[in-house]
Order: sequence, then structure tokens, then C-alpha cells
Amino acid sequence: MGETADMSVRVRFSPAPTGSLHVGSARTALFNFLFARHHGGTFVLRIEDTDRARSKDEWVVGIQDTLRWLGLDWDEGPVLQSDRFAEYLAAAADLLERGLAYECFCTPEEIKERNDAAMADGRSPGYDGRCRDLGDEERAAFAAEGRSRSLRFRTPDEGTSRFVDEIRGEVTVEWASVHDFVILRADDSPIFFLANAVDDIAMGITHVIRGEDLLDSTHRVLALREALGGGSQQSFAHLPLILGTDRAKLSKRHGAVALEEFRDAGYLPEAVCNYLALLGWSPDDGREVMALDEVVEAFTIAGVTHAAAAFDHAKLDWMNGEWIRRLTLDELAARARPLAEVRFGDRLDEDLFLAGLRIGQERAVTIGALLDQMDFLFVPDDEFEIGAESWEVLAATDRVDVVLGAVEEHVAGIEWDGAPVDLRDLLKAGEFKPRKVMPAIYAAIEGRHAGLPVFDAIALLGREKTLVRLRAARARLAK
RNA sequence: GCCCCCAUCGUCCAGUGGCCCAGGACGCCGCCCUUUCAAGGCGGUAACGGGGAUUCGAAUUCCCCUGGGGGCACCA
Repeated sequence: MGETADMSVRVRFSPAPTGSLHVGSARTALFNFLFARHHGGTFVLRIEDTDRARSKDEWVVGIQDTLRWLGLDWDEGPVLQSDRFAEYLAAAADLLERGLAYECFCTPEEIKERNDAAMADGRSPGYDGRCRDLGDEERAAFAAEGRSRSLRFRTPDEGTSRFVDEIRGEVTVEWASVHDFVILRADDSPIFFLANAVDDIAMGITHVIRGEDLLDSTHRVLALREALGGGSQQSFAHLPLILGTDRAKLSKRHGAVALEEFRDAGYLPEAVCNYLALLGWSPDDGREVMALDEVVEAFTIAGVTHAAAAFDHAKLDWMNGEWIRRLTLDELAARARPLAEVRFGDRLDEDLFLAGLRIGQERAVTIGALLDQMDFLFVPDDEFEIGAESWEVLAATDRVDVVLGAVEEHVAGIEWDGAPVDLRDLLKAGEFKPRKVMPAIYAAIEGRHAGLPVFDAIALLGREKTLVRLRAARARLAK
């Protein structure tokens, strides 16, 4: 709304390449993208692969593919932190030299032991500061013992840390409750906090938009940032987390959570972005179905919700149907073709494919489900089968053999011109109630009792194939 | 255990002291349309967690409780 473009805005999406893109991460990427585009700023992609053991090249590639699929293009990067270890090492050395960080000789096992003891005692876990004030001789002694050494950042002992979150307002915490934390591992690889602070300064990141799970760590990053001379003019916005409908952490138990799964199931990126944008944000005018550029236009970070939101697959399904219906047939075909090729291979027939999409579009939820309904068009006669549940429906239909026989006779007897085969008069003549007998006809011809409009289906399938299937169903019935 | 964040229909949002006995969307239920299932149309169900306080007046402000989520790693 007439807001001036702020070219100085620089945001980054910085995933760890330890797995596929999760809906939570995708939402973070989306909101960074929206903020950058709304302000005419720069969107940077940074790969946080400082944990070499868990990071994988395939995910570095996969995450980029998925972001592109979503339509979230970035302006700079990807910057790999694994290429910048020298910078982090230098920053760590500088902090050590200035006494802002110290060498810690405690092993992970020892720390865990002490934490467990503290917990058992009813005290809080967290680094106890054992190596905080070691003398030179003590350090030398530990080193002589061959002990490994990490680097810890020294946090203030007293006072209050505060920062203003763009979404939540002022957030405060007592420094006394923030323990000293590791910034460099024993093997000299940097920990996320260090790399994060160094890079945000180096890359001139002005706004940090990330998940609420990182809210508490902001105080630490800010302290590091200040110690590194980065100044404090960086603003933070923490997005509410995405949960399952049962308010528990979103997991596979709740259905698909990886964006690749949505893509492969035939969800449209427009629908996914649209749904995700509405999870924690909404435009002033209450619009729901919105294209990405419309969301960009209306987006404001202050309008983001404070409370965690549940991911509702049912609403995404509805949204996806809305977007499928907005596509032209050509567009739908272009989106569906890759999935259809995987599914049908050589059997895929372009004309039947387009015809199937045309009659299925208005009822589709996902492209995958639509393709399921089109399966009967491409399956060879000797592989055609009626689903178990659909067969039960067929077999339980009153006077089913009579209906199927009538349909068979009709199809065999009409003049064939390739037009949809209207069975309404036939049903009326036999005093069959459509709602009662149609499912059986669908099952016999399409293999499922609910599918694409069968009048069109018969025309697409052709007379012979239709007759073969009707006879097969009747024969099986006679057994 | 300690710390932080949050709290409106089942779910996602609107609501920033009176326009709210709370509005929209998804879901669900019913009706219509209809070649199945859908889609579409119409209608319906359903919420301000509890208690104090401030105020002429609170969903909206403050406090407490309760509840939910997150954090307390040589993960990010």
C-alpha cells in the first residue's frame, strides 16, 4: 500500500542441509521471501552446513530444487558456511584473545554427567562454568593430559538482555539464566551461533525472520554479534511454530511434512505457498485464495500471528482444488505430465490424458488423486481389475446383472460416434435409481465405484474395451 | 527442575474499549443441483480457558491461575 521500496532490506533463509525441506522451514523461507519482495530488498540463501557429520550434498541440491519449485527464488547465494570456516576461526581467535571467550576442557561426557546430577538434585542443567577462570598452568596441565579443547563464549553474569521482536514486541531474559555456550568445537569447526553471527554481519543481514524455536537463542546471538563489533541494528521476527492438529509437534504421524511429498502427490506450489502464507498471517481484507504476488503486495511482518498454528491437511486440500480449478487445461496438463509419465510410462496416451484431465479437473483435489481416477484409461484389459471395496459395492447392488446387461446391450447396439454415451434413458426405462446403480456401473467400467463421469469414460475407453469390462464383471458375478 | 513465548468456533484467521448476545474460511451437518463421487449454490452447528482488577462499558488493558508450545547440545 504505497510503501516505499527499501532497497537496504536484506534477509536470508538459512537451512541446515540435514534433510528434505520441512513445512516449517518452507514457511520460514516463504516469509523471508515475502518480506524481501514486499520491501524490494534482497533475499539471500545461506546453507548452514557447519555440522559436517549431518550435512549432505544431496540435501543442499534438494532444498534448492524445492525452493525453486515453490517459486521462492533468491537473489544471492547459495553461500555455503563450509566454505567460510577460516572466517569463523578468525572471529573465534579474536574473541579468545580479548577474553570474551575461553578454552573449555570439559568433555561432552563430563558435562552430561554434571547436568544429570544437577537435574537429579533439582537444579537447572546448563554449563556450570568450570573452565571459566582457569589459570595458565591449569590449561597447560589439561592440554598436557591430551584433553580436547573447545571454545566457549562468556555470557554476562548479571543484568537483563532485551531486544524488540518485530512480531512480539520486547522480549527479555536475565543473563544469569543464560549459560556460557560453545562456539568452536574441539575439532575447530564452528557452532551455529558463531557462524550465524559472523555471516549476518558479513552479509549485512538487516532482518532475521525465523522460527520461534530460536527465540531464546537470540540473546546469545545478539551478545556474540556485539562482541564481534556487529552493532545491534538488526531486527528480529520470530514466526509462530507449526504444529499438528493435535497441538503436538508436527511429524509424519500427521501426514506429509516434507515439501517433496506434497510435490509428488500433486499439490500445486501455488496452493502450498498460499496455504502456508495463511498459516500465521492474513491480509486486511480477508482474502484467502491469493497468488504469490498478491501476498507479496499485502504482506506485513507486524501482521503475523503470535500463537502456534496447526497444519490442517483438509484445508490445504481445499486450497489445492481451488488452484487446480484456476488452471487452464494446458497448464494443468503441463503440471500433471511429469507425474503421469512416472505413473503410466509408455502407456500414457496424450489424447486420453488431456481428455481425462478435462473431465476430471472440476472435481480434483490433487493431481495424484486425479491420475488415480484416470488409471482405467491406460491399463491393458488383462491387467484391469476392480478394487476390492468397489467390487463389494457392485456385488451388493440390487439387480446388478440386469443393469450391467442393459448397459452392455446399449453400448453394443448404439451407433458409435465417439460422443459421450448417455445412459439416463436406459436407467429410466428399467426403473433404476441412478444413485443406487451408478456406482456398480462405475466399478465395472472404471474399476472404482466413484470416478470420472462414466458417460465420457465410455466414449474415451471405446466400445470394445467397455464391452470387455462389462462382460468380465458379469461373468465374475455369475460365479 | 529453571527460563522464554503464547491463549477467540474442531482447525486457520478477523477483532486492537462501545459498531460483537463476536465475523470470514476449512471441516462437519442439512437442502438444492446432479450419471457415481465430487465440484457448485443455499442454510445450519460451533469459540472469547478460569478468577480478580481498571472502566459508565471489556474478546480487546493489568494481575494471578490454568493450559499449550519452545528453550536449557562440542544440532541448527
